[in-house]
Amino acid sequence: MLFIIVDCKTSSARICAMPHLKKATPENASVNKRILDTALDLFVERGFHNVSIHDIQKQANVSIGSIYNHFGGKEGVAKALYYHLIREMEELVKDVVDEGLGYRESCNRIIYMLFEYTETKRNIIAYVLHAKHQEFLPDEPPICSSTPFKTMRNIVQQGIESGEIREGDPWVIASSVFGGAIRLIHLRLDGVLKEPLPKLYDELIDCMWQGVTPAAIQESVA
Amino acid sequence: MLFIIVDCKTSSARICAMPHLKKATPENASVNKRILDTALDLFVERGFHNVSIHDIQKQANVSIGSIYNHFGGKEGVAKALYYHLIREMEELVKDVVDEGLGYRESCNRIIYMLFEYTETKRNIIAYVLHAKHQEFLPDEPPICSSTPFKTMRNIVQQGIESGEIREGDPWVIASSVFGGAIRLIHLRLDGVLKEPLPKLYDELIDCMWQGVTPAAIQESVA
DNA sequence: GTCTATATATGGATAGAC
DNA sequence: GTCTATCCATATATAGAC
Repeated sequence: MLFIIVDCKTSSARICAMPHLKKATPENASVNKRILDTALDLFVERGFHNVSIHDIQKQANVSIGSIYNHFGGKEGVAKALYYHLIREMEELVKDVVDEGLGYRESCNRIIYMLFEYTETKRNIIAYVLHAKHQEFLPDEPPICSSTPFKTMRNIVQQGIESGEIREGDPWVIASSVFGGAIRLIHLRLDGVLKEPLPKLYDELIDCMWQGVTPAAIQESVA
Repeated sequence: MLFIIVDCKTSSARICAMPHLKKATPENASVNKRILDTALDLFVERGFHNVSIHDIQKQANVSIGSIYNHFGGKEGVAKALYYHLIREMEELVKDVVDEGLGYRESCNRIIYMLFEYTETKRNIIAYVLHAKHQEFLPDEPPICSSTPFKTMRNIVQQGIESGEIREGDPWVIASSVFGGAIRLIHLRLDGVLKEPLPKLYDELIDCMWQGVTPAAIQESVA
């Protein structure tokens, strides 16, 4: 379920901040939210092209007319979702950055947050990281060129410049930092990996930093 | 273009073994091959659901009837492609294993091969690693549970047992080994990363092994 | 085995009442 | 702004000639 849609600010970046008591009641939620909510569920479950306007209409308990009024069609719904969720992620990443923890720790927090989300808000992560948007939103830029991902690469870049992270090609280093985590998320979303991701966090982080820590720091620790 | 379809054995695992002179001539190729060939191109370019039987029919210069005769429909084409390409990858991985290079070097070779393929046989990699098969082949197992991927994880597992690779949760280690490479492939396929992957190989491999080399070996090298 | 013509279903989109 | 009924394009699948 989405709490974020109406106002991104309300969903702070607190890790684990799941308002369990808020009992999502799709019936009395705003039409707008109900549409986006069920669209997310359906798109993730079946894929964009296997979901019809009629399906959304039925499951969201709204009329086709409303969907067209609000979003101009199925693609419009997908696009709205796309930008809402990117913005949601952007907020989360930004909040981590604003904590001013240092670049390495920022990367850790982002990875942990992604792992948590994969377990508790699976569909959001699935839609952002797993969907092939190019196939139904051909005019939108690919997700990995969106702000949150840019910000993540930026953190790595600054980490390199500050000496916290090993030098090298920015793409290689960024992929070395986040690639393992993203791979685990994909495996988890595909149902191949049975273990909850947070359990694997410590070990992954350990491997990862051993790979991209500058030699200087590596020695000083040893 | 596909050389593999008709007989997987013919396309050996030689890296860079591109028979440039063979001049792919879709006109006189077998109907079967022509269908699969153009289907791959179209599916990768537009996505499965944005390609109609008629599109394949036109571009492959065959009739709709032929497509149904050979594959039973669009889904049949996609499924045949899926298994052909998985088998192709499996052959490549198997050939690497058969060289008996040791587990670390085997991982390197596989990554290099994937990088090469991404540049020279882009659509094959895109279809195998980038497509969301669950959305059009809901009854097939996810690609990451297919043999080539299992074999890759198996190599890592044996590497761990032999002491060549650092101990830890198999999923974490495997993701640490291949995650960065797969991430780079995705970035490249999305067009975000402009550099050819083989150029980044050395650096990636370096980062990667620094992360997952056992402490014992690490010290002995230093 | 290959082709064309056609049937049938589905789903996106609109019109117009409330 | 919300709804229902309807239109129309598209795409899968089949039938039947060659």
